[in-house]
Amino acid sequence: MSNQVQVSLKEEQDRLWKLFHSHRNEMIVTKSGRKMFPKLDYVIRGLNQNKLYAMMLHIEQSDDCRYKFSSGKWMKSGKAEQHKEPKKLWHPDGVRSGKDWMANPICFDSVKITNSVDSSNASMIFLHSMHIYTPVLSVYESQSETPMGIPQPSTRLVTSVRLDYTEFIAVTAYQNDALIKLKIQFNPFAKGFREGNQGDRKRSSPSADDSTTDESSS
Amino acid sequence: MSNQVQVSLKEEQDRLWKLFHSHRNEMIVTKSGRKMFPKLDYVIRGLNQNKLYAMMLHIEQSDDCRYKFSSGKWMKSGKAEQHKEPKKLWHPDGVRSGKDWMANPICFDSVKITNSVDSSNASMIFLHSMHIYTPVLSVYESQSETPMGIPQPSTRLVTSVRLDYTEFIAVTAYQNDALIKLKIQFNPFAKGFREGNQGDRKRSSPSADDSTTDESSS
DNA sequence: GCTTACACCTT
DNA sequence: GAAGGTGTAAG
Repeated sequence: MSNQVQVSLKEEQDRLWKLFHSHRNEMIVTKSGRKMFPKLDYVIRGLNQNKLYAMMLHIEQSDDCRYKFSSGKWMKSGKAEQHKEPKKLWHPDGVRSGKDWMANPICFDSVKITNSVDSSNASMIFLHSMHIYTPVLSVYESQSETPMGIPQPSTRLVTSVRLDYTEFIAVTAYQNDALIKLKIQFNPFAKGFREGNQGDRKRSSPSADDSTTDESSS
Repeated sequence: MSNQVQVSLKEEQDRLWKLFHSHRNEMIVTKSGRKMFPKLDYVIRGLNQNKLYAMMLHIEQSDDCRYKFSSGKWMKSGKAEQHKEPKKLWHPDGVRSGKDWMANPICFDSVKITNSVDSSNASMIFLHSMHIYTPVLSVYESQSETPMGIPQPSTRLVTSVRLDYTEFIAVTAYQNDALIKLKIQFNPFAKGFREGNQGDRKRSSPSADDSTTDESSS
C-alpha cells in the first residue's frame, strides 16, 4: 500500500531544466536527429527491490497550438498539426530489478529528436517544429527478464510521470537569445562558442539580457 | 528456404580481429569494466527486409581449461572455473526490421567485460581471468515491436553465429608483448603509449602490474 | 522556417 | 586519433 514511487531528475539536470524552463526551453530538431540538452536523467525511488521493471519514455504534445516567436516572445499561433501516436522508447537496459533501477540514474541519452518523418532509426522521436512538448517516463512492472520470446500476460503500468519543467518547444533554429546563451554556457559540446574562445563569433543581439552572460567557469 | 543469413564483421574490424587472433588475442578485464578492442561490429545479410528481429550477444567459454602464460607462450593449466550461465545482452536498438539491421553494422560497443562478480551494470559481462572465450551473436525473429507487455508466443532463434577468430583470453594484465604492441598500434585510445609520445612509458618488463594501474578506458 | 557545411569541441 | 555533439552563418 505504501508503495509510493517517486521520480525526479538527477540533481544537476533538475537545476538546469528548471533554469531553462524559466526562459521557455527550446530544443533543436534536425533531419538526422539531435540530442536533447539538458539531458533526461531520471532518478527513481520507491520501487520494490526485487520486482522487475521496464522503463519507457515518450514525448507528448503539451497543448493543441502552434507557436511562433515574435517581438522577442513566444506566442500561440493557430492550431497544432495533427497529433501523431507518440513513439514509445523502451530503456535499452530492458527489464531489471527495482534495486538496479534505483541504484543509478535512468538515462535516455541515446534519444534523438527529429523533424523528419522518415527517420527509421530506433531511438529517434519525431516532433513538429514550433510545437510544444513534455517528456513522460512510464514505469512498467514485468514478470520476466526476457525482453521477448516469453509471453508476458501480467505486465502492468505502475506509474507515469510528467515533469512540467521539462516542457520545451521544438525548433529548427533557436529563437530566444537568452536561451542560446544558456545552451552555450552549460552544454560541454558548445564550449567552442563561449566567450574568450577562438571560435567565438559575434552574436546578433548585443542587447539581450545579461543575467545569463556572466562567465562560465571555463 | 533460401533464407540464408550471413554474418561477418565490419571490414576493418575483421582484419584486426584476425591479426590479433594470429597472436592469441587477450582482453583486459577490470573491476569497473573494460571495453573490448577490436570492437564487435557485426554486418548481417540475408534477413527478410520486412520481418522483425532482435539481436543478442553473449560470450561463451571456448573450452574447459584454465590457461597460463609461461615462457612466452599460452599453455593449458588445469581445469576451468565452473561455467556460469552466460549473460545475454540484447542489442539496445531492440526489435527492428531486417532492412534496418542490414543497413548499418550492428555495434555492441557499450559492452564491458569485468572480473567483478557484483557489477550490476546492465551492459557488463563477467568473465573469468585466464579463461578463453568466444563472442556469439544470436538473431531472433519477433512478432512485435514491443519488447514486453504483449505475449510473443512465436519468437524463434533464426541463427547463432560464432566467429572463431574473435576468440580471446581474458586477462587482468596483458601477457604477450606482441599483443601489447598491436593494441597500442591500433587502438586510438592507446595513442599515449606510442613511440615518441611524451606519455610513452618504458615497457621493458612485461611482468604485468603496471598495465593495470592505468584505467584509461579503451 | 529550414538545411547544410563548418570549426571546434567532448568522449 | 576516431566518432560524434555543438551553435553558426549562409543560403
